[in-house]
Formats: sequence, C-alpha cells, structure tokens
Amino acid sequence: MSDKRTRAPRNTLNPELIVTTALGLMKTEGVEAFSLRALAKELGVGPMALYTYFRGKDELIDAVRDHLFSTRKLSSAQGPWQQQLRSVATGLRELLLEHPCLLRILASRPLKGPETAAATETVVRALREAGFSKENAARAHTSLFTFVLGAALWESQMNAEKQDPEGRRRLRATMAAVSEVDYPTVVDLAGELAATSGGDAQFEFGLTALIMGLEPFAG
Amino acid sequence: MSDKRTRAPRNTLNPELIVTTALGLMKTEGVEAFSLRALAKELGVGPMALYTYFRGKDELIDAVRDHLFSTRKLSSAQGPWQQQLRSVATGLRELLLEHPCLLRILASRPLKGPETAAATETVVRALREAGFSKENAARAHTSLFTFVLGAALWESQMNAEKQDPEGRRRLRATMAAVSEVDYPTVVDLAGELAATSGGDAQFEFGLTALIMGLEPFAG
DNA sequence: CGGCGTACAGTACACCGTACAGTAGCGTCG
DNA sequence: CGACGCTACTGTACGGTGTACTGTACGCCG
Repeated sequence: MSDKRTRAPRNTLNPELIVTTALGLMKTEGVEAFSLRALAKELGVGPMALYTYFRGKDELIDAVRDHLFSTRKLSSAQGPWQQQLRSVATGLRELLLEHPCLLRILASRPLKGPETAAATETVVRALREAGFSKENAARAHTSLFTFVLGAALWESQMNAEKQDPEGRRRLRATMAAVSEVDYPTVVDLAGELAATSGGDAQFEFGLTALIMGLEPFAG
Repeated sequence: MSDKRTRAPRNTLNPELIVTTALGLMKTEGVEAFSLRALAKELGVGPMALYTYFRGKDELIDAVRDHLFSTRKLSSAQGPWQQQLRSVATGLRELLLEHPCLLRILASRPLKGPETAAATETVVRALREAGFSKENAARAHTSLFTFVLGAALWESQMNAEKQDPEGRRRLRATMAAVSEVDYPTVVDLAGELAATSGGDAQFEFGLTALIMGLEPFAG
C-alpha cells in the first residue's frame, strides 16, 4: 500500500483487545521482553495510543493479571474441606503454570485487586465449616496460598531451565559441582532431587503434607 | 588482606567491592531501580569498567545472589529432624526477608549455583536419618524450600505495601471492594486475613503444619 | 628505561517508558 | 446537510537502560 494517508480507524482499539494481545506477546516473547512499543506495533498503532486506555505499563500489566484470574473459576469445590482446599490449590497451580507470565507478575507486585476473592471465599468457608477458628482459618489460607505460589514459581523456573539445552547443561554442571565429601547425602539423592524439582507428584506430595498438617486445627 | 603483593589492581576496583556496592544500592534504591550506570557512578567509574569483572548485568546479579547466600550459614542444625528442618527454614526465611532483593533475584531466575548445598545437605540428611525414602526425602526438601520461598515472597511484598501510605490505602480499598453478599466469609475474616498476611506467627503456623504433615513419611 | 598488556574512559546504538503537542475521524447538533 | 468539538490517535522528544566497539594511559616486566 503505497498510500497510507488514512491512519488507523478510530474504533480498532479497546482495552480487551490490548490486554489479550499483550498476553499473547508475553507468552511468545516472555514477560521481561514485553514492551509497550512491541505491543503497539503488534496492534498497528503508535506506542502512545495505549495511554488512552491505560495510565502506563504497570496498569496494563495489572489488567493482564486481572484478566488471567477472570478466565478461570477457582472456586467450584465440594466435598470435605481437605478436598476443597486441594481443588482450589490445584486449580491455582494449573493457572499459574499455564501462564508463567502471571507468575512473574505476582512475584513482582503485590496482589492488589479482589480477583482471588472467590477462591479465598471457598477456602476460608471450608475451613470455618470444618471448625477452624477465625485466626487459624486465615493462617491456613495464607499458608496454602503461599505454598502454591512458591511451588509453582519454582516449578515454572525449572521447566524453563530444562527447556533449552544451555539450561540443561547448567543444571548438570551445578549438580556436578557439589562436593561429594562435604555433601554426601545431596550427591546420593542427586537423581531424586533433580527428578522431584517439579511435576504433579511433587506438588501433590507437598500439598498433601500441608493439608494433613492442618487437620489438627479442625474443631 | 595481605595477598602477597602479587599484582595490585590499577585502581580500587575488584569484584567483591563491586558486588557489595551493588548490594548496597539495591537495598537503598530497590532491585528494579538498580542499574549498571548508577552502580558505576557510585563507584566513581564509567559503566564499561564493570565489564572487565562481569560479562554483563546478569552475571553481576548472580554474583550478588551468591554473595548473599555465602554470608549466612543455614546448615547448623541439631536435634530431632523436625527441629532441624525448622531451623534451616527459619534461617532461610530470615535471610530472604533481610534482603528483599535476594527474593526478587530468586523469583526472576533459577537457582543455578550450589550455594544452598549446605542447607540442602542438612535437610536431606535429617530426613534420611529419620527414615524417609530417597524419593520422599527429596520431595519433602523441595516442598519445604518452595514453601519458604513463597511465604517469604508474599510476606516481603506485603511488608513493602504496608510501608508507604499509598500502599496502605490500596490495601484498605481492596478489602472494601470485596462484596459482602458474594463473599461473606472473606468479609467476616477480613481483619484476620489482613493481620496474618505476614509475620513470624503466620510463618510458624504454616511451617508447623507442613512439618507435621511430613511425619507420616518418617520410617 | 622502554614496551606492552590491560584496566579503565568515551562514544555510540538500539531500545525502553512516557510527557507533550498536534491532527484527523467520528458523533452530535444546529 | 454541514460544521463543530471531542477524543482517539500520531509524531516528536527526553532521559533512561544495557552493552558493543574503540581509544588511552597506567603499572608491571624485561
């Protein structure tokens, strides 16, 4: 098109389109590589056009986070309280692993909005109905949430590291660098430690332990 | 440091000085604000001077991480295995909370080096001596580590948010935005949830639960 | 004392987020 | 139907980033 006298029509941009495009870009390029300029180019507009809908990059990223939380219902749980906790925790982990960028977002900024209120409600209500005191219910909820966050964060990083050959080489080098004299048990368990750095079974193990440890607090 | 005057550096620049200065800058300005140019200015040199000691920013940050891990001994634990796990976990949490930048570093890149081998050795040996199978010992270790990571990450973010008045306002606004009709339990526990978002007691609660949940796996 | 390797300085480039000012398409109204 | 104003967009610019490449002078060794 040699003549580009017309600029982009006025209607082509809206918050939802921006957010979903941003999300796509984050998935393909990685969160750290994501930039407003790249997003604008992808949308066929100038970088400043985005400022009509978001005050800046931070607000856009918050919107992406909220969007991701809104895509999955984490609160449909039933059965005994242990099973409800499992269900919510598993759902949250799946969401986080499916969208590593969400993990990075959560790790870099506090969770401001009430996006997770539904999940929190499910967990906390189950705990209260199981006889947990108010305080213990709150503590148990926070423990569960932070456990899932940490586990997913670690798992995601390990997955990323295992993907490219360079990362695999580095992992192997790390393992080889551990002195057998100083750390015999670590060396002995090297295989197990590497194997359990991620995966459903690892998560299930920790989740089960945590929930079992919560049981004495039920009334 | 009488290192035998082998070859005195041309000026007062060396890796250790760079790393500690970088760490100081991260603590005062925040990790995200940290830049090579600011570090160079602080050291009174040009930005490029740093490249004679580190290949780039990433390598420097890795060095900061390694330095931080080397400053604290996490492995001096004794007593029953539960207590040893508590000791290592508590030490790690303290280290992470004392240096929020370390938390951000861990959250943004995989743990490559064997810096934590000593802590891992302590945990894994205690578990093995308690009768854990190889696989379960590895799983328990990973669960413990990721729990501490997630808890410290969350706690650190909440602390940061609570520090400036703007953050406190946002937290209160978030709580107020939760619908009492949809999420009655959350609203009922609002005070407890806010109070338990961090602090030693919250961490102890989760840690105790996790370790108790691990006990059935002891032989 | 002369030469040389290297620890620094300087410049430059591509990219970033975003402040500010200008312009043109669209809805609205006379 | 024509004109106007709002506002969604564009363009330009500024100060910042990491870092590649090139230049320079210091301090050690022969």
